Amino acid sequence: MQTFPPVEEQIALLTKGAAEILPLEDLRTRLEASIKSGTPLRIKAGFDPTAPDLHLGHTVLLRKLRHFQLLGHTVIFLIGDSTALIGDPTGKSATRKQLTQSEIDANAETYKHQVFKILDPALTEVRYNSEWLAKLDFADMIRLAAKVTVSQMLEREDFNVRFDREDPISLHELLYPLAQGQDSVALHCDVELGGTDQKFNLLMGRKLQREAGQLPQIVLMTPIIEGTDGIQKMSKSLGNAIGVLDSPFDMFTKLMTIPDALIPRYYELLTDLLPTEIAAIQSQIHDGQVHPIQAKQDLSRLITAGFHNPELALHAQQNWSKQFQQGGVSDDLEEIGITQSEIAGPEAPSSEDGNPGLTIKVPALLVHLGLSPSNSEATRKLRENSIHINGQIQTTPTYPIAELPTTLTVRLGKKAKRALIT
RNA sequence: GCACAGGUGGCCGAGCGGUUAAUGGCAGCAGACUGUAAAUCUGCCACUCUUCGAGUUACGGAGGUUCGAAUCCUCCCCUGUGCACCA
Repeated sequence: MQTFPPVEEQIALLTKGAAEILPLEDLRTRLEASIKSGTPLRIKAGFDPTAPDLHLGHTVLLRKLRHFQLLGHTVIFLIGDSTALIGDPTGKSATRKQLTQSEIDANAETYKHQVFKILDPALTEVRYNSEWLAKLDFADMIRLAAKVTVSQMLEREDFNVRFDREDPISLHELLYPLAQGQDSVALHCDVELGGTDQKFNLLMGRKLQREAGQLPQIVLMTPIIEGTDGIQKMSKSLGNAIGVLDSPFDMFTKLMTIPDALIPRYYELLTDLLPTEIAAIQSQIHDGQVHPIQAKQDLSRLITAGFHNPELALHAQQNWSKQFQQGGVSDDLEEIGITQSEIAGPEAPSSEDGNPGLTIKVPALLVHLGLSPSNSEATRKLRENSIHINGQIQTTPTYPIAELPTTLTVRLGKKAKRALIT
C-alpha cells in the first residue's frame, strides 16, 4: 500500500499553473480515495506521433505530468498512433499520410528521448492507442459513434467555426474526439491532461467513461504558451518555437527574443519558481530595480540550464552577449565543412607568383551554411549589405581564397556560421 | 444527379485579353534606431545563371482560341450552398 502527501498539499501543487480543472471538487475526492486505498491515480496525456519535435510549449504539460509523478501517481504517456491516421485537428491539412510501423516506432523513440528530459522514465507507462483502437470492428465503430449527436460534435469550437465559414469538415475528423475519449475508457483514466485547446476532446472522455460505467475522469488543462513572437501559440510550423533539443546557445538566443511582457508568463509556465517569487521579479522590473534585459537573461539562463546544465547555460549567455551585444560571434560556432569545388567561383587573375587565385561564390556559401534558402535570396542580401565574412561587409558575389583549407566566419544579420573550406 | 458560387504566390485577397512574377494586407528577411526584443522608419520578399543583364517556371489540372491569357472556350478534378435522394 502506497502512501501519498495530504490532499491539500497535492491540490496546491497540481493547481499551480493549471488553466482549468474540471471539476476541481472531483479531483479532491478522487485524491482522497486514492490516499485511503493506497492506490495511485492513473494520469493520461496523449501525443501525436507525427510531430516528434517537442518544444517548450509541450513542456508546460509535461511539467504538470511530472508533478503527478512527484506525488506518486501513475503517468501514462499515450502515443496516438491510431488517432494520427485521422488527421490534423486544426483542419489546416486535410489528411495525413499513413505512417508505417517503423516510422511510428522511430518517432516514439525520439519522443521518449525528449520527454524523459522532464518525466521520470521509471514512473511512466508508455502506451499506444492502436492497442485497443485497431481492434475495433465496424460494429464497434457504429456503437461508439451512436453515443454522440452531430450537433454535440459541432459544438466543438473548431468544427463550429469551420462549419460557419463553410470550410470543409471531413466526416472522419469527427471520429477524433470519440477515439480520444475511448482511450480514457480503455485505460481507466482518473485524470487526463491536455492543453486548453483540447477541452472538447478531454470532456468526451468523461462522457464515454460514464457510458461505459466508469467514474468519469477529471480533466486538467494547461495553458497554451505563446511562442517567441509573443502573440501566436508556440508551434514549430509558425517558426516561433524553442525546441527541447536545441543547443544551449540556440535555446538561450531564442528565449532572448521574446517580448518583455512575456517574461512573467515564461517564468510561470516554464520554471518552478513560486508565484510569489515571480511577482517579486515582476515588481522589480516595474519599478526599475531590475532592467528587463537582465530579467530576461536570468530567465533564459534558468530555462536553458534546466535542459542542459548551469555551466552550459552561462556559457551560452556569454556567447549571446558576444554575438548580439558586442557585434562579435559566438566562440563555439560549429564548423561546417564545405569543399572549395562545391562552391567554386570563377578563377581569379593569377597573382605574381603565378598561382591561379581561388574564389568561391558567396551565395552558394550562404546556402551551404543554411543561412539562405536560395542563391537568389543570398544575392539580394548581398545588395542589402547584410553579409559579413570574417568581420568585413561582403558586397560582391565572389570571395577570394588565399589558401586551402581556410576557415570563414559568415554572418547574415545576427546569425553566424563558420565554414571550413577544404 | 441538377443548379449556383468558388479554386491566384506561406496565408488573406485584388486582377477578369496586352506595360509587369502578377495591386494591397499579414507573416517573413535585412538595414537604421535600441536594452536582446517590441514599436517606428527604410529596403527586400519565385528560381537559375557568365547578374547594371539573360533565361526558366508560376494564378486547381489538361487541352484549345489568339500575335498575346491568371483573364475567353471545352473537358476534368476539388470545395461550399440550394434542390433532389434519404437506408
